[in-house]
Amino acid sequence: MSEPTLLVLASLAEGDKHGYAMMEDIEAFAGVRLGPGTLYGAITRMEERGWIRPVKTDDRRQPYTLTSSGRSHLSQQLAGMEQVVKTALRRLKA
Amino acid sequence: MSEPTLLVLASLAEGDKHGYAMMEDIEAFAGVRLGPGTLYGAITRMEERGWIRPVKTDDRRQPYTLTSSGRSHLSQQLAGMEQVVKTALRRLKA
DNA sequence: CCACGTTATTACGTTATACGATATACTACG
DNA sequence: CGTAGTATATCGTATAACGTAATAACGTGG
Repeated sequence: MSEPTLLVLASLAEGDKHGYAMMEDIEAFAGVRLGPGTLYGAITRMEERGWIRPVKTDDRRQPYTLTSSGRSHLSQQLAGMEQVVKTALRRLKA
Repeated sequence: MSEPTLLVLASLAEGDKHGYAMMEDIEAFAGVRLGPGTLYGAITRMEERGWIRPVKTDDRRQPYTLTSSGRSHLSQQLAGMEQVVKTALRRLKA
């Protein structure tokens, strides 16, 4: 998985959001502003993979929701990352 | 930054290593086996960016060492990732 | 009604990544 | 010795992800 993907999953873990709202949320919690191409490209791919799903709406804004597959994928990725981060931090300090 | 890059930096944080040794170390601590193309490609790019530097040797194996720039880059990346991981875990549990 | 922020789409160029094929030296073991 | 297997690295290429930017429509506050 890549960074934009992870960030989108993490954003949706808080609740359903449309693209633009993700952009802002991600900027707030990760300090990274994804460009539209990066963001919507990631959204499309993630939808194809079944990690997120569009929510029906009348609005022109299209919110997305995490699927259970997306949720479990996220938690797996996080576990791996945590492992790597911990190892690396330990090594850096030593 | 991307995953292979991060993994290589983390591996070298433990001490100088040549490519093949990184492969094994990374597999051990991260559970990921990088193919040779992926690994040596990443090494080349990181060298160009000044994050790692080849160490002189007579051996046919070429060890690399972290530069101070690579070290600080790694620690920055880790800080960011830790932040994201924490946020995401909190959100997943909620 | 104008300007600006919101929201989304699309296209395109660049680069990383993954994967595989290949090459060469070394080691161990018969 | 010879050969099989492991260690070590290089190269080539296809795919896909990423970043940037152009465009457009809508809503709202001034």
